[in-house]
Amino acid sequence: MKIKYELLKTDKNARRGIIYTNHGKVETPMFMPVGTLANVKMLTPEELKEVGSGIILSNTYHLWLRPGEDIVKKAGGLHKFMHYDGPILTDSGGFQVFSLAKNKKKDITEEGVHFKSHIDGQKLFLTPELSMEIQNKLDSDIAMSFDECIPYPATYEYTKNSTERTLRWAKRGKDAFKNDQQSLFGIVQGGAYADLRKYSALETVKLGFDGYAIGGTSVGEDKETMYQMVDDAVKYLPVDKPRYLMGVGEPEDLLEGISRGIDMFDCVLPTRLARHANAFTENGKINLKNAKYKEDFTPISSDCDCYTCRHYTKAYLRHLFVAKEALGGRLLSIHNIRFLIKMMEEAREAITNGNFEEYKASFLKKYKN
RNA sequence: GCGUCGUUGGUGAAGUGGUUAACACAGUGGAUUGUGGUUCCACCAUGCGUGGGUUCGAUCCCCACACGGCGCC
Repeated sequence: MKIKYELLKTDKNARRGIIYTNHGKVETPMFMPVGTLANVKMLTPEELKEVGSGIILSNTYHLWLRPGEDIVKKAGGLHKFMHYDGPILTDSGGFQVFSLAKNKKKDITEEGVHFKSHIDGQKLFLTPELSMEIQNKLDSDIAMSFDECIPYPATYEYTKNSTERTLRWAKRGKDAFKNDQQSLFGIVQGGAYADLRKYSALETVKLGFDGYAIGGTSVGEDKETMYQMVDDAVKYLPVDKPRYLMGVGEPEDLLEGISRGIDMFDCVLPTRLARHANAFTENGKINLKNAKYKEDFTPISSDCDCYTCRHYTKAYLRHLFVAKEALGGRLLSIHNIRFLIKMMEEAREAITNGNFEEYKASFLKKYKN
């Protein structure tokens, strides 16, 4: 079946809802950990479950290159292959064209994108139709339209042309998409131009998708610009479909997104920061490698209920990072993901109680002190 | 005792008669937003064994001493 979105409660623009999928229901607003290569780096599905994770994100481009979508299909689909029975969303590969080929040759044509494999340099050609076919074989719950993530800054003309092409790609992808067990989201582009964001949102909605994402943010612009991009797009999205802000973000960005009516987020930050010893805490980010934690035998956060905070001290984690032991990254990934997911739980609660803005203000006051 | 070579930061070490003494590791901070998994950036010797001398100027040249390696008695 296709996913279904049920709106439970609104508090100003903030929304609380439920998404029903073939692999269980998840509550929104929600945060999706990123598991690019059919794994959330360093964590097992059991650990993800314990941390309260709902949907996880995986990646078309990376799985296309290895192990190849046919192998995943033979394994019985992504869920079986990676032993994860919760919902999975696959990104289309559009972002990788932007991020992997940033300083390299890439050729974006009407038909699709020519670029080179980051693994062996072989020539690749990705089209909206191919992205749909791959995602189909991966058998994720939610597939994403193939889009171009526009760099920042970009000229009006470039942004307009790219945004229009992404719309044509969205139409082609949708036409090629013939799987009633999988849902498909459209992606709003439009760069930092309000009229193009509006245009992209309205036209994408006209095509008709199971959900709508806002893309092309957190690509180097400042935060105010990013929040403005969201404002310029989200008001044109239908209330009865989930809204997904792609690639975001930091705790404050998630709260700002929820304020503006976003339901779903994904970001590599909790796991990437964890691998570099950075921990989220209610008082801001800390770097566990700092010498001041050498003899700090308290947990990262006494308020945190995660496995790591229940059993380990900052001094021990610091030791693991200084000694370059992988367990440090694992334990901190658990904490960082839990931190964001717990924040989402609190946000949902606050929306239900009608005091989300107060929750956000008090969170930010502590976090950014 | 004599001869000889050497003595540069926490470590391994480059180097030059003249403004800030390479580089690497370690250390200390910072970065990281639809993940090219151990990355990137910054800081880190007021001093080149000690004491004299030559010189406008010495870590670099000269002398003595100390310490260490090697060789000889």
